[in-house]
Amino acid sequence: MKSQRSDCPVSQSLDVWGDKWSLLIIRDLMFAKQLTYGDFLKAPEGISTNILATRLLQLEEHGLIEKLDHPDSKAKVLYRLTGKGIDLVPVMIEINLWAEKYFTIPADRKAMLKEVKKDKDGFIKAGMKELRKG
Amino acid sequence: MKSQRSDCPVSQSLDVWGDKWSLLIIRDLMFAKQLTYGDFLKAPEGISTNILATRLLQLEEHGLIEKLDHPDSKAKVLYRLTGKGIDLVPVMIEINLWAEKYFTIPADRKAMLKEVKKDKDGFIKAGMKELRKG
DNA sequence: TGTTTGCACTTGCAAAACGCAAGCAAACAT
DNA sequence: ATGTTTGCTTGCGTTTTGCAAGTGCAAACA
Repeated sequence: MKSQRSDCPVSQSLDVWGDKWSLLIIRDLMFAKQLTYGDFLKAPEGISTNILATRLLQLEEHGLIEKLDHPDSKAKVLYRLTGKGIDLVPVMIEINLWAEKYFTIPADRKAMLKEVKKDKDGFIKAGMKELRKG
Repeated sequence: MKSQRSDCPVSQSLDVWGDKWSLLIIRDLMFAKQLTYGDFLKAPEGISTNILATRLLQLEEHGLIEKLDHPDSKAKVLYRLTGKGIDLVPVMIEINLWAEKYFTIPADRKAMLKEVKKDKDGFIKAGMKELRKG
């Protein structure tokens, strides 16, 4: 997915994160703020190591995530969302709301979405602010 | 993308429409309400015929779109969004808003997003209502 | 200080998905 | 009756995916 298929905003977006794994990586970073390579591998979907490496690189190249030195060790690498990545929070929330309506989802997610529905704009704004703090 | 990877709402959503083409098909139906097989092929991204057939079938199986008899001819088939598909409008809008911030997008889309930003909830509600009318 | 462990990737290879081109059957138009 | 349109299907080469094993460097351990 390297070249642009059209100038449609949806198409261009999909060219960046429209695959099976990228949004899951972004999801993990939205919940955790900072993760190591190994942390991503622990996600329940079970991404394989080569795919993860490729996706992390592409997301970094597209400016959605960035690498960070780990404070404890040079052997570890931290990944976090950039502003461009954080700006996907509204998309992520809407996906969750859609999924809640049509799938069976975990209780903790349901609880989160209950909060979202009380004040969607407020929830999103607060979440994004928190992510920007680091 | 046949089996469920996890019970995460994002993951489950991606299992349904998380490929390179599905959201573009849904986009086309949101703009046009009803389209024939041949109409989809005219989209600027240039989906190939076998992929289109596969995606249409999967989207129908997942209940996002449905087939409809064409009033003019038995040789033609009409596709349109179901309620489940129409409910993706908020996701689609947020994707457009994100893309507008980071990509160069066509003027007509920009004009549409200007309307969106005046009253997002109102725009979405009206758009979904219009789609439900048929 | 030598060795083992942990972490972040690479590499090899088989399987699946993709994508172009051609083909095909059922309407439909003339 | 014949040619065209429409909605797919089929073949086949290329690309992407996914599992498993391997590599290199840093830290921890003995």
